[in-house]
Amino acid sequence: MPQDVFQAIADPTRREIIDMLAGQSMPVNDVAANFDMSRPAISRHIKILNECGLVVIRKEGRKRYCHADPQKLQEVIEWTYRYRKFWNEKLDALEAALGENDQSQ
Amino acid sequence: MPQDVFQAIADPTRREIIDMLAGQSMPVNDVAANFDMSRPAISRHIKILNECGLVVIRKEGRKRYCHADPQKLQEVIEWTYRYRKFWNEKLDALEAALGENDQSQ
DNA sequence: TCAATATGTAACAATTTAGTTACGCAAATA
DNA sequence: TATTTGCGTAACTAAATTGTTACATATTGA
Repeated sequence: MPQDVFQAIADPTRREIIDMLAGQSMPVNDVAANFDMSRPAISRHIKILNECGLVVIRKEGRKRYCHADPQKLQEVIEWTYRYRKFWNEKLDALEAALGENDQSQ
Repeated sequence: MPQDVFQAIADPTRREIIDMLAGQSMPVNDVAANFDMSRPAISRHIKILNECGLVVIRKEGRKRYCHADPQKLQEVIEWTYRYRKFWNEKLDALEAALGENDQSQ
């Protein structure tokens, strides 16, 4: 069952886990230690994130180092990207800049 | 209960509704006609989208015209934006362009 | 080898989700 | 006015979600 990415990020705890694992690898227990929730609950959240590719796991001895792989957020980004004209000014500026500077395409 | 946006877009039917209402206003019944699902089910999806601000409703006689307000996708966009370095090349180009052209800040 | 550690998973319960049909009501229309 | 239309909502059900505790297992270390 390849989990749906939109479904995976619907849970706030899972978003926190992604944030936590974006810049660093951590064993499952260390992740769980950061939450006011049982370890098995976190273990299952990580499993869901892993099943949809948002978290990859490297096994090392008895530890399983997890880290986020935001590549799979692409689907979400692409969907929201259709509504980019509603983004904030910074992103509008980005687009304007590209328009004036588009020599790479 | 102000619905959570991430939760709201987790459902594929609701994402379809947003897509459908992004460029046009439609009465609830017309939206429902596009789905293989009962009208009350669609009505509730629209209610959820309305409660989190993703769909606004203009009442006109006995019809309720719905249209998408992607402004509220901002929260999703902002969260995924942290992982922009994993975006596709087009967006990478956007950033590069801003970097070379940043006189407005 | 034996105990501690790291982790997954089963079993269970509570809650939420998502759909259905039935019904109610206001607005439009014949 | 009587009927049709557009739509919300209640009542119900089935399934999924999310948490818990208890237990199993593999790895590490004393």
